[in-house]
This record gives sequence, structure tokens and C-alpha cells, in this order.
Amino acid sequence: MAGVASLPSQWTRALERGEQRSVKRAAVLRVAAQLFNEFGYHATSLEMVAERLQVTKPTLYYYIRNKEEILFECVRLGLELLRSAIAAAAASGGTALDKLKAAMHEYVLIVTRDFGMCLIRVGEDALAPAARKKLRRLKAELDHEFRALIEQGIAEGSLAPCDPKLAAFTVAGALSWIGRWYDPSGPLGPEDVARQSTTILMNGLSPRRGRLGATPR
Amino acid sequence: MAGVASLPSQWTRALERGEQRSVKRAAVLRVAAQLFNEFGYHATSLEMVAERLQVTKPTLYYYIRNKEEILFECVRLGLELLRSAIAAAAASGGTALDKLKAAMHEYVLIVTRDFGMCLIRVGEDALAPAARKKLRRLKAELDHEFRALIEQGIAEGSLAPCDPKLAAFTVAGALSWIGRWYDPSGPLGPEDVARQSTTILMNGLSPRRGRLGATPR
DNA sequence: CATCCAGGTTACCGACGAGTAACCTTCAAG
DNA sequence: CTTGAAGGTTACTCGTCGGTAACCTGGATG
Repeated sequence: MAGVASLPSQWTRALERGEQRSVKRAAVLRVAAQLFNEFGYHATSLEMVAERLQVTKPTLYYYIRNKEEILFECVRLGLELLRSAIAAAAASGGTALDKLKAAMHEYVLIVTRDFGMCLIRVGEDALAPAARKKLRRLKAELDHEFRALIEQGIAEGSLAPCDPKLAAFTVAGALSWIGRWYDPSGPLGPEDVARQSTTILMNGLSPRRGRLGATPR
Repeated sequence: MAGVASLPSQWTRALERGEQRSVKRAAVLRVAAQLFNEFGYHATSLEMVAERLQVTKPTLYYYIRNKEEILFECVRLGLELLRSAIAAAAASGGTALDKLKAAMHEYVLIVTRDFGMCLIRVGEDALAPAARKKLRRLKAELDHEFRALIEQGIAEGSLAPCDPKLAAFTVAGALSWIGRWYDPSGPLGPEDVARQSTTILMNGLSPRRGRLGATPR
């Protein structure tokens, strides 16, 4: 902001305009995501999106190309959030177990928020094959990173040996599903849910003998 | 069948007609569920359903009232299957842990099939409030039975102490999610998936000390 | 043989929602 | 002061889809 103020006025104007534009575009995406989460993609009309933004439908087309692009971007943003969270966890210090726990925690925080929820609740099924393929690719990358974390943990002995593929699916599934039922206006905070779910997934339902039993850390 | 053959012909005729009718109705529901699972509720037109059944659209209205009824019935059937499976598991002998394992196994088998998958993938969100409420109620019952099984296990010491509500959500979530990615034409059989997922959920990702560690049974 | 009806058809209606065309307004720039 | 573009509006098109009306047909029934 301060640095921008010393530039030629035309530039700052242009920048401000550009910012305004992307800010508003982001608002369109966020509101759309919320409505998609509430009513589903097909049951959400662009008129509903426009109404909640206090504008008329054609205005939306100034910021987006079409309805599909909205969904694509929402899902892409959700995936991007997850990807960077997992990457950050993987790049942090500690054992693979610690990294995995951190990743799982962040995962929950994301799928309980607009774009992450949209990724989970709506999905990319409504999109044309080309767009769907791109998102599937992103998903595959994500799964790969997640699985790598598990494999690493098994290799170093901080995780129990198991099929990494199924383990990744199971864990990601349990965490993803939270995005289906979680209600931000409900009694449970995202942090609580994250903590408890990850604990259960790490320790399992069966009781543990020995002093490792009680929820570690 | 054999008993029916000795009845007056009018009766058997009427019965046959009635059977025909309900058989065909079931076919409508099943095909619709498959299409819903593939394309989503709103993206599936009744014409598509009719086409796959080799009839025309108005014919469908001889067997069902409207599109909403189809979805309602599909989801209800899915829930009914789950409910009876869990009830059967709960009524079986053995420890609560055994019952829970059995219930989880059956759960997977159901959500990888047409109606169970429809319950998971489509859900009741597209329905009018009244119908939605009924299904929500069924879901709540289901959750209750599942949770009771967990509470029972904790009480008798065959399960580790934890919040039964979150535990039920986490486990049911992990298992439900399978219905999202499972592909019947893929390499993994439902049994394999069920076995591995339940094992992971029972034992957790963290390694277990002591001889209980190795995947039990 | 006339009739009735289950089970299906063709042809249509009405609503709704995505997307577009053409127009209006504000405001910075020359 | 006019020009031009950003940002928005009203009014429309057009395809699709849920649902209905009216009609056809074959076989059991009296």
C-alpha cells in the first residue's frame, strides 16, 4: 500500500482497478462456493449468486466466463489449499508421524471452510471432461504426497506397516467426510474435531496396551 | 412360487401383475440410482433413465410419481440396507468389538453397491424439506445404533475410551467415503477394501507394541 | 364379440436457467 | 467538453427438462 502510493497515479489507478476486480472476482467465487455447498451445483442458479452479492446476473459475467468456470475455480482453490498445507507439513521438521499428524490437522481445517467444503461436497463431476481431468490430476498429486508421507512413516517405523494406498484413502476419507456434516454455526470448533478425529485415526478404536495408550502428546 | 400355482387363476394373475409392477418399479429405481451415481441427480434426466430401460419417459410415470420420489426411494433403500445390516450385526453374538467389526464390514459392502452408493454420493439435499426430514431421521437412527455399539464396546473394555459421537462420525465417514471413489469395475473387490479399511480403523496408523500388534484375525 | 384396462406411446406445455445484446452511467484523460 | 472505457443494468433468446393429455394396443373377461 505505502509503496504503491508513490507510483504515478495512472499506475496506481490501474493497480487499484485490478485489485478491485480480483477482489470482487474472489467474492463471486466465495459466495458461489457457499451456495454450492448449501444447495448443490445444479440447484444453485447464477441469479442466486448475483442476488446474494447485491448485483444482477449479467454482472457476474464481467468477472467469470461461465458457471463451469466458477465451479472449476472453487474446486481448484480447495485443492490448492490442501496441497500447500500438506506440502508445508511435509517440509516441516520432525518424524513422518509428526508431519502426518500436522497434515491431517490442517486437512480438517480446510475442508470445514468454503472452498475445501466445496471440493468435498460438490466435486468436479459436473464439469466437462477436460476440466475434470485437470482437477483429477491435482487430486492424484495430492493423494501421492499424502501417501508418500505414510510410506515414509512406515519405512522409519513411526507408523504401523499397512497398504499405503488403502491407508491414505481411509484416512483422507474420514477427514474429508467431516466436510459433509460439519456446520460452522454448530457447537464444535474445527480444532476440536481435528484433534479428536486425528487421534482416533492414529490410535484406532481397539484399546492399546502399555503406556502409549493414552492419547499421545 | 409353488404355493401360488394352486390358487385361482385370477388371483395368480393379479399377483403376477403386482409382482411385474414392483419388479419393474425396482428396475426404475436401480437404473436411476446408477445414473445418479454417475452423473448426479440434477444432471440425470428422466429421459436418460427411460432410455436405459428401453422405454419412453411417460412410462416411468406409471411406476413413480415424480423425480423426487425416485431419489427419495433410492436413499431410503440405501439407509434401510445399512440399518438392517447394523441391526443384524448388533444382534449377533460375540463382544461389542466383534459386532462393530461385522457392522463395519457390511457397511462397506453396501456403500459400494447401487443404493448405498446413491445415499453417499447424492444424498438427500435435493429433496423438499419434508422428505429430507424423514431421511435425516433415518440417518439419525442409524448413527444412534452405530454409536450405541461403540459405547457398549467402551463400557465392556473391548474398545478404547473416546468420544463415541466423534468416533462414530470418523469411522462412518471413512467407510462412507469408500462409496465415493470405489469402482466396481476396478481391481479391488469390496471384500478386500472392507477388510483393510476396518483393520486400519480398528488398529490406527501408529504402530502397536506387544503381540496384539499384528493385524488380528 | 364387445369391453375394459394395464401398460405403453406420441405430442405437447410451462418453467426455469444459462448466456447475450444493447444500453446507461460515472469518471479519468487528453 | 468530449471521448472512451469500466462496471453495471434491463430485456431478451433459447435449449432443456419435468410433467401432462390424449391416444393406441393386446389380451383377459363377461
